[in-house]
Amino acid sequence: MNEVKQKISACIMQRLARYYLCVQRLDSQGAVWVSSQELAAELELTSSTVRQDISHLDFSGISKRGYEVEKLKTILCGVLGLDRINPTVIVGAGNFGRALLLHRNFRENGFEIKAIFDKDPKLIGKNIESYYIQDIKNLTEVVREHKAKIGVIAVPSAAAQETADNLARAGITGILNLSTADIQVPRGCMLVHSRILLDLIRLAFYINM
Amino acid sequence: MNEVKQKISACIMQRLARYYLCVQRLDSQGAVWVSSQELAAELELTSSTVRQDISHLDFSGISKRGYEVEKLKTILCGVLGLDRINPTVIVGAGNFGRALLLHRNFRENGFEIKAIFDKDPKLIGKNIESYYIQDIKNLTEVVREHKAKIGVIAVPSAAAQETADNLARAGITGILNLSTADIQVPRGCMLVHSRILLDLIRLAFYINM
DNA sequence: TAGATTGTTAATCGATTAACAATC
DNA sequence: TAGATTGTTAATCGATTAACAATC
Repeated sequence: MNEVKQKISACIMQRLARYYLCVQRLDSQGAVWVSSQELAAELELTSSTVRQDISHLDFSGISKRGYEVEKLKTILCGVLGLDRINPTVIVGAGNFGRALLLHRNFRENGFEIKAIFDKDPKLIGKNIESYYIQDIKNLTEVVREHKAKIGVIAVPSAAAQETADNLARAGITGILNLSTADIQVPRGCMLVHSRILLDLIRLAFYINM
Repeated sequence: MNEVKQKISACIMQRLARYYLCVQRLDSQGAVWVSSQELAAELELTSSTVRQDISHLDFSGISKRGYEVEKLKTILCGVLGLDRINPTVIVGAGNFGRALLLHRNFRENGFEIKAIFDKDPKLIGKNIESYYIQDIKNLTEVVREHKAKIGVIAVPSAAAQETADNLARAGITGILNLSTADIQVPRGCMLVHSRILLDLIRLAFYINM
């Protein structure tokens, strides 16, 4: 267990992820230095919060200049677990499954999709760009072969729990659930729910004020 | 401006949305009463938090029995702005756009999708179930006709800002951005970013501990 | 009635912000 | 040097929890 990471609360971690995406963009735009004030403005925070958050990292800025963009990117990458390939599989080759599979952004951040599965015989074997849809029966085998750690549930709600069970049994340790079902996972497996509906509800709350 | 709603912090509101999805399920399962303890267990909170949150609503429970599921559902529905149709349009008929269009869950919660747009001549006019893909040029007209309030950006990042501008100009007041671009919207327009990549990063952080 | 559960107050906890010496 | 920005401490703020009288 990483000592630095243990001191990072869920709430700080989420901001670190956002700093990461921000410095990634700044870096690609050629920025060399970024101050706590600039980061704060980008993410609608105070510069105090930014400095506090960054102080948790094994990294220092420089007075008068701020933080070195490239170094900060590298440090955040490491802390967030993005300094490696995180082999991922997708279960369900419907629209959501395909969307994730083809979205470059995930791959670019190390979420390398190793396979996509479905149980529909009409879909199995079909190609999606360089992938072909595999039979869900091969899940365990493929997950082990590729040492996949992350699994995305993109099946209809009714099949979500069964899919989660299969993923956990195959050795997946992190599940992203894009279905609307509430599912249970065994200890040692981390579950994150997609929040698209919650996001829409957030919009509904504020626009109907 | 609704007085009850103004006292509700963003953090409480997000939990109210989760209570809503939970009591919606309980109701469909035939549950009549639910206690703060039960809700707390479902959402991994304390019963104190649940009672505090619900005390912000114009609604009371009953000692020894808890909260009436159906009434709580109705109240939450009203507070969250889900007691009406929230007419929605989708821009971009790629996989994400289609996935949202066909996902029953959104429609069931009042996010009635009025139209889906694209700028690709090869897609315009094509059918997706009972919809046909419309020319983005008709956006303003269609948004006004249906009094659409919510717009979903499901176009490639490069076109996201332009799409946001068009949506805002057409009178959309809430935007859900599924692209990875950082976009700006005028005052009076609420912007919510999809967090799928952030969710994946959250998984990466914890599974690589 | 006895017991369970609410609503609410007060205490605690943690997150955010302000402030400022250190430093480049 | 003068001025800007960090890192860090202490203060503030808000969210969560504990506790308990009221009540069904």
